[in-house]
Amino acid sequence: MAGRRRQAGVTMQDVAAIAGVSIKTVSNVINGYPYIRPGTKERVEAAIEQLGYRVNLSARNLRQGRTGMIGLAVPELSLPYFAELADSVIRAAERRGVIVLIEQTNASRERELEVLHGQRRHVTDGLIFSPLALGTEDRAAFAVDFPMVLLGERIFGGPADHVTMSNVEAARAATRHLLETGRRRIALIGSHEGETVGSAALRQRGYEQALAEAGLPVDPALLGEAGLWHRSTGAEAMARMLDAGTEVDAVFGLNDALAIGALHVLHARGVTVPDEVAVIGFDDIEDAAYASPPLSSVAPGREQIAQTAVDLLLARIAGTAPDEHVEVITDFAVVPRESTVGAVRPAAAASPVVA
Amino acid sequence: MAGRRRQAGVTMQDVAAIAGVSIKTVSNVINGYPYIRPGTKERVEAAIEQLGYRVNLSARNLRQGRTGMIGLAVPELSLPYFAELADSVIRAAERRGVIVLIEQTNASRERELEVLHGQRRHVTDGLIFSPLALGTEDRAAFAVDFPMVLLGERIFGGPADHVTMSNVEAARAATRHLLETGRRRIALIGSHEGETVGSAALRQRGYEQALAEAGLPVDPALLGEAGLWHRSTGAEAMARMLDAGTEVDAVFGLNDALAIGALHVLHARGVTVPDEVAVIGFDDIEDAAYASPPLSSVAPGREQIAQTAVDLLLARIAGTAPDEHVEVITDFAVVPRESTVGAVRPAAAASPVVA
DNA sequence: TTGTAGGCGTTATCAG
DNA sequence: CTGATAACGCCTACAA
Repeated sequence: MAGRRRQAGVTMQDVAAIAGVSIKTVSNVINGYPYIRPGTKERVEAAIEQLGYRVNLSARNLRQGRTGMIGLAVPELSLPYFAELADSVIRAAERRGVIVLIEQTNASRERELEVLHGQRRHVTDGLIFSPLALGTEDRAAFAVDFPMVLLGERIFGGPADHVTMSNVEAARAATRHLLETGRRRIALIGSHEGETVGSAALRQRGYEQALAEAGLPVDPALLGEAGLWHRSTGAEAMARMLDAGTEVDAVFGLNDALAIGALHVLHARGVTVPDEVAVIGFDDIEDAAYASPPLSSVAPGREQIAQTAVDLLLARIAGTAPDEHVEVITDFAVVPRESTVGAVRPAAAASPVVA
Repeated sequence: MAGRRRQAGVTMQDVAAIAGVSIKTVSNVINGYPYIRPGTKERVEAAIEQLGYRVNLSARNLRQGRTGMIGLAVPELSLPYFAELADSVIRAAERRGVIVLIEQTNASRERELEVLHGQRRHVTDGLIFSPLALGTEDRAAFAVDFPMVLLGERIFGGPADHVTMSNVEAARAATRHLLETGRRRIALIGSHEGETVGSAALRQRGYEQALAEAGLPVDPALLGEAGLWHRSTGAEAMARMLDAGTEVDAVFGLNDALAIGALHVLHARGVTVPDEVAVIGFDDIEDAAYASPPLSSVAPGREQIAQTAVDLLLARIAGTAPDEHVEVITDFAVVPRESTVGAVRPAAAASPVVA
């Protein structure tokens, strides 16, 4: 415990002096340079321990031109999906010895552009970016000169690396699941009219494909607009649809928050789920399993997305990634719960998905 | 758009050369030094714009001995309360021009100690720490020689700055709320047997005080243990209590996740809420308003906690905080919703709490 | 196997 | 008001 209090201000010089070696040798020890005489190494390590020395990362970064940190830009952490994603990314980065710095864009165009070109960019070696407000019309803005990996298909075929699951196929699978339980009037909550490349558009495309396969038309009355995918907007869209007297026997929420909002309204109006209306969401956030009734959903393989994105970004930073831009498609799975298939068991715990 | 591509590598030297001034003048402009001739300032700003220059933070930090970043250590972002807290802290820090670096401790003792003494500590100027696993027995570990603000009362009267709401009073208010609706058999979900200073102990104390005021005894059968405050553990505790045949007419979940887990079990067993059993949680996370039925809760003033903690930490870093350790108690409010007071209105949106 | 010199981009000091 | 110059702490040559 002796001299270990004040590590602030302890420099390699001090360590070198105590150990009776040069500063370079200390540096070598710290960086794991192999050719050091064991005795020397020991003395250096003892000195480091004694002084409580830590490398000054600012200095190292300045010298090396790297920071050892990567950025993660998401709309907001209050949205459970992004909180869980951030959790996974932080863990994945940690496994690679890298620190994550989170930025919230609030899904605002301005903030998202700032993330790409602003000041903060310089604190990190690269960026994992889940854009929401920016679209194909902003393609040019994504042509950045630093390592970046995009999450989601918002900028389809854009000028950057991509990690995403297949929104179209996953949405088709979810819709099929509803069709298989005999539903025919399936509402879509969260559509973005006029959009062509965002998650909303892609998921809606999957929905339409599944309907087409079943020989069903797409009824515009069943498309519930919701700009932001929050619980509140899901509730509002659902309410509007019911108020309009639209006949509905199932709901596909384009994410779980929307679906939970819809559930909430159904519940408030005395509509039974899944007897009268079945509900499925998307993202499989933890909430889903604890909704009443437990919400069926589509699990996007969060862990896989996170680790893949981190590794791809680090490869890009290290310069070991392929020259052309990479697009990785990850797996997904439909997770049926009571909201579509009815009570399966009277268990206390909600589902096998929760750890 | 001309020369704005390659900002990497643009230095003050370059800006100074273009603007025809010395490097120091550029520095002055950037740092808002007041005594600069307007013409000079303009030329410098034009050069900065033209080259797309950004200060190199590593260099600045090295020079200034600061990093411009603060750490935020929480158990995990998957827990909605901490995700929302992180959201608020990031925003609060942003308002002060500071970057936040999040660390997840997984509520493990080892990880929490690492946060206090590990390598990463040196990337930040200070730490906002919400400990869970460490208790009074670890008091010594909290005697750190860097700026730190603790959230929550876990280390009561410990050797560090504190920001917290009054757990005891808030819990008492929540319990009173249940008593006022005529409940008498109030289950407590999330208790930690033997604990004396943690959130569990404090909130339980408030519960006991409220019961005492109402002339009611504390029935051990109504105390539901739950180590981790997750939805799943809340569900399990509730299920155990019901399985044991304990008579219950209300539930106080020590946080919302526990309460939501309990709701889930009640729902699965056909117990009506709030008719047969009223339920209230704690934290007022966004989920609460969208539970079925909407969950009453205690709002801890998250924004206030976040901003206060950030400001206190920055004051500590700047050396402007008082010598002795500060303890700030923030406000709280009971938010009644359907889970305790029954259906109030058939609205689509769930509550005024959601933005 | 270890030491020496130099510079990464900023800001602070001190002249001018 | 502005300019030269010296650190900040580290790492990469290059020498020894």
